[in-house]
Amino acid sequence: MARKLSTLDPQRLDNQICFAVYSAAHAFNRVYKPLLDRLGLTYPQYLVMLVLWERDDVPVKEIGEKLFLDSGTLTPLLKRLEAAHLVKRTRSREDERQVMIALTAQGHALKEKARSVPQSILAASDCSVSELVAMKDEIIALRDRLNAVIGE
Amino acid sequence: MARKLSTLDPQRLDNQICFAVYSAAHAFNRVYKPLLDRLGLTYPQYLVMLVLWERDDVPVKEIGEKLFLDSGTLTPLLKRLEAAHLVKRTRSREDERQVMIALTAQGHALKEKARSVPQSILAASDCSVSELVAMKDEIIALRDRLNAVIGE
DNA sequence: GGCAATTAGATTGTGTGCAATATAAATCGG
DNA sequence: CCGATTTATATTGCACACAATCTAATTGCC
Repeated sequence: MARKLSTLDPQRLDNQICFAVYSAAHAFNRVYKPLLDRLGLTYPQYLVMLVLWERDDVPVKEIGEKLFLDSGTLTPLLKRLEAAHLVKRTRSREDERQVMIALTAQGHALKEKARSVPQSILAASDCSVSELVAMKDEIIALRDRLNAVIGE
Repeated sequence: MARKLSTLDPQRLDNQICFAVYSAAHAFNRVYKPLLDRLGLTYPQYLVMLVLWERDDVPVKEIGEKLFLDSGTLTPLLKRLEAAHLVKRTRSREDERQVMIALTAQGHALKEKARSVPQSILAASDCSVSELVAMKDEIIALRDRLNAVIGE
């Protein structure tokens, strides 16, 4: 009876999906860390590289839209990637407000070294691909509903 | 056909469950922010308060275990909660290594003001409670499998 | 009992995230 | 075509996260 009450209490930590998501994100980060250390990347830097490996030479804005990050986060991060010789930042000629981000040869080459990362994560997840895909789609749908609320 | 290939490419951003979780965590944070601003709390501080509202007067270690956070994160956070007069930090008499965290009267009182937060989040999720509970359980199971790998 | 190993927190340094603000370039309305 | 607004990025300040290191207290082992 006491147990039944507590499993329904919305103010209990264990009943909050947000904490589940929050703590899962940190768990992923900890699994990624040793893999990304070998590449010399942090996880957010890895995300930026994923964007660029899909489509090179994009404005900061586009990276921000794909990753849901703003310039306050991206500007210093991109400067660090530039200092690591993985990307080049250039003011766009057509629109001087934009800064275009392009991979260097090293940045391109890193894609190969990163190829094994996803399967290591899959192994750590200890879960079938189809289950993961289903979860991913649910989580993305939830995220998009949340983001819709933020825009009012 | 090209579409089929890209939906299978494990190096694509959209195919990564980790990014789904990462971006959902940020989306949650943005929904929580205005609600928690009224309480004068950040989201991690709110998590600590949730722990204390369940069980008061616990060592830092126990908070860390429940939230998967270490002293490097908790020490300054708890000092800020103390500065806000929500908790009191006291060295344990029995074990001088431990610092016990106890709610102040203000800290206790805040629980009432926070009562409406979970339902606001539920509304923003735009999703049935049973669906959310199912997702939460799946995500927690995944998190626990990931954390198991980290311990080797 | 005494010394090594362990444990709990604190500290330092680096890298996000994000709000708020600043700046410069582009666009829009009259 | 000119001033007002909008847009893209940069900057500043604050609060996490976490690795690495440090200190002090406790436990284990002989």
